Amino acid sequence: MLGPTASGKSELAHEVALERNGEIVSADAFAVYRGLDAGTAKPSRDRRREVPYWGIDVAEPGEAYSAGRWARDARGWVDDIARRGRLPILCGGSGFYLSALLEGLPPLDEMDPALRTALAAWGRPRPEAAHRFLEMNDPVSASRIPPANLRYTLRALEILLTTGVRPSDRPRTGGGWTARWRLVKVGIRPPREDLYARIAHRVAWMLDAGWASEVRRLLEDGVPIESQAFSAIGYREVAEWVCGRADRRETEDKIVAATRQLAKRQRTWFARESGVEWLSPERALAATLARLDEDETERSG
RNA sequence: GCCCAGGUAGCUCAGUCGGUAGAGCAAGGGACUGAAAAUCCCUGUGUCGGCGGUUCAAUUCCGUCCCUGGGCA
Repeated sequence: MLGPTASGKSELAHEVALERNGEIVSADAFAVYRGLDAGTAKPSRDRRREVPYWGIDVAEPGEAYSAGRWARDARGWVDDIARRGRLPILCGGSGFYLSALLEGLPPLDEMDPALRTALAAWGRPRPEAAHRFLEMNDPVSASRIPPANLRYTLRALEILLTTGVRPSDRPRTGGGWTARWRLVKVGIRPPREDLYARIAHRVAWMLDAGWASEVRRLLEDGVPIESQAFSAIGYREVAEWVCGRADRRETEDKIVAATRQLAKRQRTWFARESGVEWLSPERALAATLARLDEDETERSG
C-alpha cells in the first residue's frame, strides 16, 4: 500500500490487517527510529496491540539507517509473516525504500561512515571539483547527476572508491525476491485539496500531541541535531520552536509547507510505479479486500 | 496637526541616473542505484498604492490624496 503522506494508507492497512489476518511492515524511512513518535505519526499502542507492526523502532535515533538495510530487513519480516500463515502487508510512503525492496539494489557492503565523512569534508568546499573528478572516472554517472547535487556526486564517488566499480555499471539485483509472491499494489490518491486539508489538520494535531516534548527529550538524550533522524520533516523546525527561536504559528506553517512538498515528490515518484491500482479513500477498503479475495480464488482454482 | 521612512510577485524585499522589472521563500512540474520525510533540476507569476502633471515615453521626476510604521506635539 502506497501513497502520499496523510493519504490514509495507514488506516487502510490496519483495516485490511484486521479483516484478513494480516501483519504490517512499515515502509517508512523515519518510523524506524525509536523516539520519533508524534512527528512520524506512528501507530498508537492500541493499534499495535491489535495488529503486529514491523519496521518500527528498529534503530536508535542517533544511528544511520538506509534503504538497503531496510530492504534486507523487510524481506526477513515478510518471509517470517508468511511462514506463520498470515498476510504480509507492506505499507508506506518511502518510494526509494519500496523500490529497494521490489526492484533490488546492486550488492554492496555497509557503507563506511569514515569514508563518507572524509568525502564530505573534501567535497563541500569544492563541489565542481568533485563533479569533475566523477566525470573523469564515470562519465555516465556524471552526466546523470547535476553538478549542484553534491550529495549524489559524493555518493557515486563513495561507491566507486569502496567497490572499484563505476556506479553506472552496477546492475540492480535482488528484485527476484518478488517473483515468489503474488503482489497486489494498491495506491491511495485523494484529490489535492482534500490531501492538503488532511495535512494541515494532521500537522496541527501532531504539534498538539506532544511533538515539542518529544524533540526536547531527543535533544536531552544527546541526539545530535545533524543526525539523520533529525532530517525528518518538522524535527528541526520544532527544535527551533522548543529553543524559543520561533513561535508555534510559523513552526506550523513551515511544517505544513514542507509536508505538501513531500506529498508532491511522493506523487511524482509513485506516478511511474507500475501495476498500481489507484483508489480513492472512500472505496479503498472494499476494493482492496475484493482484490485480495480475487487473488485467493485464482490461487485455489 | 507637523516631521521622517515606507507602499513593487501570494510573502519578505532589491531595482530601474525615465525606455512597463528580479532575488529568496511560497506555488506548479520533474529527477532519483544504501542519507530519500533526504538531495537536486526546470517554470510562471506583476494595473510597481490611487488620481493628476511634465515627457515621444513615468513604476522611476513633480503635485496631490490614501494606507502602514516611527518620531514630535
